[in-house]
Amino acid sequence: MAIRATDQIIHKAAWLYYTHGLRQDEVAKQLGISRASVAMYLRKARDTGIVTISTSTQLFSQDVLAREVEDAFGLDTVWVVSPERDGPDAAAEVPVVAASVFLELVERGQRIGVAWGRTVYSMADVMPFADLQDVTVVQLCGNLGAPYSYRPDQCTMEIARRLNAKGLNFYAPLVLSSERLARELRDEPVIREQLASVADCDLALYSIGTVDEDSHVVKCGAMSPSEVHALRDNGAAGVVAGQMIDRHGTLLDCDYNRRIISADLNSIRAIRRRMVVIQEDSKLEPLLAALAGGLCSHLVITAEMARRLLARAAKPSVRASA
Amino acid sequence: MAIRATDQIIHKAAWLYYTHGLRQDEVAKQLGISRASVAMYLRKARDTGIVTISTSTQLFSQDVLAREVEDAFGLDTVWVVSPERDGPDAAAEVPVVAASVFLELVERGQRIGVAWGRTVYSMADVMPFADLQDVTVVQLCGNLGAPYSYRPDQCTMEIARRLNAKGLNFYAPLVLSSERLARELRDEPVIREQLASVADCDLALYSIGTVDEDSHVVKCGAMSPSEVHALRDNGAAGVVAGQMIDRHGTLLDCDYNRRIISADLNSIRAIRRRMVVIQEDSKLEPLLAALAGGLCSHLVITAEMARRLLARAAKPSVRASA
DNA sequence: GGGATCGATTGACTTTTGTCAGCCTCAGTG
DNA sequence: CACTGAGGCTGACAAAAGTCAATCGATCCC
Repeated sequence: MAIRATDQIIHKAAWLYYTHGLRQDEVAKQLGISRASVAMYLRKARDTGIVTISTSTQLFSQDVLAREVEDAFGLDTVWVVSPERDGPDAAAEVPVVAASVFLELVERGQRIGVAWGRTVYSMADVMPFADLQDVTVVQLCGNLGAPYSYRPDQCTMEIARRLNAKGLNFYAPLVLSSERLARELRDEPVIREQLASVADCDLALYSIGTVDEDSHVVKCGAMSPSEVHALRDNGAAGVVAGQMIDRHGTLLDCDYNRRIISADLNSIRAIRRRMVVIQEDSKLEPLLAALAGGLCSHLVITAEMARRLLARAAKPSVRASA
Repeated sequence: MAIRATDQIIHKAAWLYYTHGLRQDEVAKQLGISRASVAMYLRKARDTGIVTISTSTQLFSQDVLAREVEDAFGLDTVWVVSPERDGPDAAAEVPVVAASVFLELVERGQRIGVAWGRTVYSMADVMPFADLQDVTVVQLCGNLGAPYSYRPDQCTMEIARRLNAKGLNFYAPLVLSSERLARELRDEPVIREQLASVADCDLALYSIGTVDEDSHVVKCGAMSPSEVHALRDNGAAGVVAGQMIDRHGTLLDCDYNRRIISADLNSIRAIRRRMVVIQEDSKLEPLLAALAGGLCSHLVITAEMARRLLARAAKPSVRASA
């Protein structure tokens, strides 16, 4: 097809502007038309694909995935860890990336809430040392004997130590044997104050647990495998700071949750930056639950998890601009 | 490190600005930085190929002259650069057009052969940045000290760098002092392999040299003015990848050609897309020779050269359709 | 520990670009 | 031949982007 005269001038304007980098007034002068027309032609050139502007997809594939996840779930920032050729697998790299991301998010004078779990423990292990005076690291939930390298309180302290921050531990068990005891303990001033202060945190850090026999809560002895199965049948989709959430990310109404000493989910939601770190690609459902419940604003995941999330994105819409 | 924080923010700024169409101040607000920084990041994104802006070269291929040349010489596609009033002259514009055309022809996973010469050097200088992973740029012929801005190997590397592709250099001289030495060098496994791999290229890029005292081969010191004259008297009509061809586009049987380390003309003919770029209108005879020898399938020339070619078209027949 | 240095970042200012009401041209019509 | 209406073009203004000197902060080296 022969080029149409009107297309011809659009092409010329686009060429001079984008390829040669002339200004619109220079283009206008050269084509003998007004600058306003040039602006119009350039818009048309972009709209019709004569000029294409694209963000790189190969070199920054993990960044592209990250942006897409942000858009799909309305998150603040997402970091995607891609497997490196000849390197450790992506899952193993997640805590390393998460630790440096975490450091970048922390600022002077802030209060940071951390839960505990295998992923957070791994992060503590690789957390770089930094000098963040006036920072307070508080534990988000009660303690338990843990089958890992640190006890929960040690984990908090280790992170605080590496940041040269103040560590504030939670001197209560995560789970108690009766609802009554849990309620009474939550009413103790020292505990109540700590729980109330959670909403004042500037940043929270946690992972999301699964609801099966391999779950962290089971391994720590907070719950038996059969209890977990029962809860799962009752709609438990994930574990956040020791508490069971359903697939909408709301607190499950169950006996177990009533026996827990941990930060209230609404307090957690009130924290501006809620950083969730997920290593295992099998945690798709728990993560979706947490996302649905608004429990996450910053997310560190593997590329594989990013793809799975996108495949399940409720509405792949573009985030509305302000 | 897997993720560089500075690249991350540049990519995110580019994503929000170019993909989402936010204004710079909106991007700045969302990233918590100043608008000036956003402007800087966006510049960096454009400069490094995180964002690519490409303009269609239709303007140059949808031209009556281009069609006529295609038909007259049975070429795949021809791009014709017309002189613009107040603009750079057509010859100066040729490398710019050629660089854009070249980018449009390259696809993921391909192997590209490039020769060197003043025109190819000019193209490297104006080659836009792009993100073409899995592309390999190989040098088609040996090296020489060059009187231009790049050395031959630097030229290949510069093109590879801008395309974010892998550059594969040719570590041998273009011309040797004896036929024996050239033959032995060609038999070296490392050289032999590279020469053999030329036929596997998906795209080749070169210009055609003249056979006179101003020739590229003379300026690079590959040959003395008197040698050139002698070769011309013996039927040399042009230079392709350092080699002398006669007016039928076949390799000239001469001592010089036997002392050369360069891609075999038959290997070059085996490449599906052979892109020839000609700036100087004086290169009519060399170009006709290359066309006669089937050494060209895609051609970028000036309007003046197009007219000269048409005046000399052997058979002004209609190109056979598929 | 303090001072020097270098690069990144920003606020303030300038230049460039986007927009749109109104104007101008031209083809079609009575 | 004057009238009409549509479409494209422009001038002038508003909005956005580019630029740069000053500043901030991190790092390195005595």
